Amino acid sequence: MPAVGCTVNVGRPRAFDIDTALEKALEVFWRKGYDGTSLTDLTEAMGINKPSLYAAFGNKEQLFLKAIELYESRPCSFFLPALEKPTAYQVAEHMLYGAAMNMADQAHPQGCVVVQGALSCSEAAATVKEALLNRRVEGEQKLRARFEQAKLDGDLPASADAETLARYLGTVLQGMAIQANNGATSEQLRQVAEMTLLAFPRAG
Amino acid sequence: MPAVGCTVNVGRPRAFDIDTALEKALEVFWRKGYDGTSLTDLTEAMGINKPSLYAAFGNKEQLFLKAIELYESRPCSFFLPALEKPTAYQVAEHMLYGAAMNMADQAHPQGCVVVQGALSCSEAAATVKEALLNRRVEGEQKLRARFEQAKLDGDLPASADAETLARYLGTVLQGMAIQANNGATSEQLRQVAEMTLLAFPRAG
DNA sequence: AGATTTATGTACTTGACGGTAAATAACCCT
DNA sequence: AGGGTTATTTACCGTCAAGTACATAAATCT
Repeated sequence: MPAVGCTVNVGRPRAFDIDTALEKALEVFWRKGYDGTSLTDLTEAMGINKPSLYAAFGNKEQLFLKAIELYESRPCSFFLPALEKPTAYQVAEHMLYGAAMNMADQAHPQGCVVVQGALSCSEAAATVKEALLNRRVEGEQKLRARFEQAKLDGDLPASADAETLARYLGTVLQGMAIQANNGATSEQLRQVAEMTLLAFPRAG
Repeated sequence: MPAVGCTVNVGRPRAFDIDTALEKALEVFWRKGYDGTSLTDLTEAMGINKPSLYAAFGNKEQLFLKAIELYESRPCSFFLPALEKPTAYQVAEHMLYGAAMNMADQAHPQGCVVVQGALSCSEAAATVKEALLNRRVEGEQKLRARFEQAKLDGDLPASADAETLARYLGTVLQGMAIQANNGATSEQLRQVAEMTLLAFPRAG
């Protein structure tokens, strides 16, 4: 008898790589949105049949949520690393330039799945819509908290409004997702990032 | 025999107001997106049956395109009026404050249907997706042309990059649409507008 | 009044949707 | 070798999607 909670290698082994399949699912959701993606789209992209999908991921909704988790934990994700930069200005800088680079990257669908995965959608997508909305709002709250800290650190003037700064940055980042969908290049987004930083207060 | 091209009042009169019905359809598409909207959603909101919808508007796709036309020609639309302001700065100002007011207005769905109507979507929505994309890009081109004119008028410095200014403004406006979906208030968006204008060059 | 025209309501078609039952295949353990 | 367990395949379910046929109702034209 194996130890409790220990995963044993019993039964027929899975014939596909679960992370690769999730990556494929993410790409489809990213490109087509939750409502626009059918299970056939998914199974074709993932190279598996429906029962395998349901056994491995639950259902369409849970698969989407897992794909979003993967999205946010990917190595090319720029949000959390940027938050750790030493000053508020550098945080903004790295986040904007990271977004400019990432969102127009031709190696994957353009934009940001957290923005465009379920923006306007059917009632069937209400859960995932709210999950994405929460992630966007939480991202901005993290930015705000970082800027509050920057005020304590003295690298933002005491008069700065951390909440508005965070919302301004969030607005530009989310706008960049639309721009990338419009066909804007990384270079063009970099220029937008530069302009955005003009409004950003430096150490005071 | 009536004159060619003359619309005669023959046959059973339409029992619903076609403009009111289109307004209702717009609201549904705005809230749910093209993929997320079913014909049942539409007919219920419009208060008509499917054959009436098809007779009056063609099909779902054509109805959507007509709804978008209505959206852009509405009295509360802020884009074109802002373009006519006397200086580049005032153009930007009116557009940003107009967007802040309009996009979070609780009298209709939040955001902008041109941004969120068919951002990531199925292949069935490819036509409307492209129509919206074209409108977004054309809007930015109009802004750019306006800023080129402003350089000639001397109310933008000759060194200003009209294209980047237009893209920056477009990015913030589109980001505001997401923000409004996130639950941001008009007042919060107004603060974002204010910050955005800090990066905007004035007469030089 | 009767013919013509257009709109309406009901009922329908075809196909795709998300999701699943059941038989089979491939592995581990004893 | 054989039992236990899990994955895969095929075929299917009920529901709802977009779109339409058809009979009927309400107006105008002659």
